[in-house]
Amino acid sequence: MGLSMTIHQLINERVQAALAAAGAPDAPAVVQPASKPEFGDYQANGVMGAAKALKTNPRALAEKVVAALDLAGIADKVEIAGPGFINIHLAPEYLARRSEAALKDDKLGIAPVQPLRVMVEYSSPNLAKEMHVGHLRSSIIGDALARVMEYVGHDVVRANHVGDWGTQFGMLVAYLVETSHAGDADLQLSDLETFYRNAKIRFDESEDFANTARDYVVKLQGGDAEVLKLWRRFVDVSLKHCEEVYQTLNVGLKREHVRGESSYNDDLPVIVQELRAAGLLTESDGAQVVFLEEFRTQEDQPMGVIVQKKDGGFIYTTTDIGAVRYRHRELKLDRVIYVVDARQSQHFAQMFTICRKAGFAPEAMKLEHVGFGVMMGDDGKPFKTRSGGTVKLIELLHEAQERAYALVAEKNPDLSEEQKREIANAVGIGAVKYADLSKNRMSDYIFNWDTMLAFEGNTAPYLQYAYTRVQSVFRKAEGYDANAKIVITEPAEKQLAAALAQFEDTLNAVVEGCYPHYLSQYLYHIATLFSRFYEACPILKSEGEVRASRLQLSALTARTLKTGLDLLGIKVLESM
RNA sequence: GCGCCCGUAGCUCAACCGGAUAGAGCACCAGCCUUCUAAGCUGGGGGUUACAGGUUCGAUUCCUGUCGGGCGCGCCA
Repeated sequence: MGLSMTIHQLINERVQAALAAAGAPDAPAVVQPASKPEFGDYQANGVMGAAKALKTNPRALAEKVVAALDLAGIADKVEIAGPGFINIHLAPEYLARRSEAALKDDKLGIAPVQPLRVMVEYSSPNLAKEMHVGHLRSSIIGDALARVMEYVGHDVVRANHVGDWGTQFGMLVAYLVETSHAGDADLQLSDLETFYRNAKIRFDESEDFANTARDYVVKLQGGDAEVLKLWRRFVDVSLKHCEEVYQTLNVGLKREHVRGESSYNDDLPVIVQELRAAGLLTESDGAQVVFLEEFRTQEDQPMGVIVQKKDGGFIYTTTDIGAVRYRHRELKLDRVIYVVDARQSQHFAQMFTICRKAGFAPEAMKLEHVGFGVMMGDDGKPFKTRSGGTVKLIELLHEAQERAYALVAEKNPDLSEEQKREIANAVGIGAVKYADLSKNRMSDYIFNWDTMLAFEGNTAPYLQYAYTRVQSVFRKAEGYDANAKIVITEPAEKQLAAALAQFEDTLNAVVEGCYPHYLSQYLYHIATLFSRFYEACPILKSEGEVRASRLQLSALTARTLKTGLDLLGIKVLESM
């Protein structure tokens, strides 16, 4: 009865067939979830467009489509409304069978996909300094996308394209040498931000130091073993710091996902040679430049993109091109997703264009810049400390945990210290992540502690609470029949079951558009429907097959919430 | 100057190749706890979707222009 496809795919296919039978084989069915409960569960809007194309009456065409529409066992009512909408009411029995099938499946009934090799490049901090709030969105959004793609069955490669190269590392290594002589290198390295600041001060105040720093840059690029060793020490310390942040943030980036800019060093001269061989290169003011017709300057001339400076040095565009080339040749990827600040859209558009033209990326390999807006403070300006400084990411996360702790302690003072800490950490970090993941990534968003940590509304605490309510039911149930039949009679039961059946469609939408907020909105919807069900339909107080059925619906709700939140990188709790 | 993104309720945000009376939460008002966790639920008020045109049976969505905000435009990343 069609349990292998998603509901959306299934209905779309059936309506498509009916349209063909009614004489409109090329018209799209345009099936979507009904905009209002009174319109049923799904609506097909394709008839109006089809009638237009056929120059026929839409209501009459709708009649023919409905007559040909085979939804036996799936829908129990199909109506025509308005100018030619087809409203589809799903049969409770069908939703019940679907829910049962989802419960029996390890992956909640989602069908296996044709696996693609997908890379998600995200976080990518500059290792010269500590991670700050500017790295938050990429880390959170990228991790959620990687998790969802992995869950639906793609072969996911995570990439942390860290900034571990460039002139500033000469300065940092020089300072590392200086502090080592002074004997306090370890102490200084414990605070990277201060380390960088002090190195910069030395660089600015001492000509000798600055010269040493420049000398180290040359030695680094030349592969000097001693300088490289120092550089590695610094990079290692910085990466350890990043890993602490990732662990606190529950982001799944590990050392093995790191492939820094430095790893493409040897390829850079080759890239330039190959660009030249492809006839794409021009010398301009001493620099090696690729001129692109697709981008225009102020004077309406082709825009130039520098790939090699006049001093012979390379820049980030060249490194990014090298990465694309490597990802095609060595990794054979089908899709590469760059989760990077939207401000870099032009850079990516140009870089992708060059890669296509040079043959580094075949058309079959999709390259996508998944951009996002700026995180702002309550004042609507970019998020900063009160004094206007950069907010360290680890400090922001600790503040989230502390604020959540205060709320938990106030709400539930009797919990043990350990419990309070565990709840506070999950709630605090979850709140920060969910606040981000619940909004369209393209827009700038306002970071507000009170809103994200609120107990009410579309927040992580609300979702986590909804989960604990379900779990609490099971603790009191003292066992239940995991094979019990599901019987749907009440409206609240049907709405919940219908929404639970849309999990796969939701994940597919996230994968296709790289929009995690689709999943957030969905989970909030599920939590809301469960709360209504919980109010309207007594679970433990009912008896027999009704009780067993409601426990089954609760079980599916719990698993869907837990799985969904896990895909967003948010932890659930058994009680709170 | 050219290009990209954005403008939806007092506030924070949705609206899935263009679909029905633009939806949620917060805040505000009125209800619901001797009953499965009230961090919950129910009901109510609140909109010229920045503005002006255009395409369409139908526009928050597509096109043009204006206004307002953010960002990017050769040797940083």
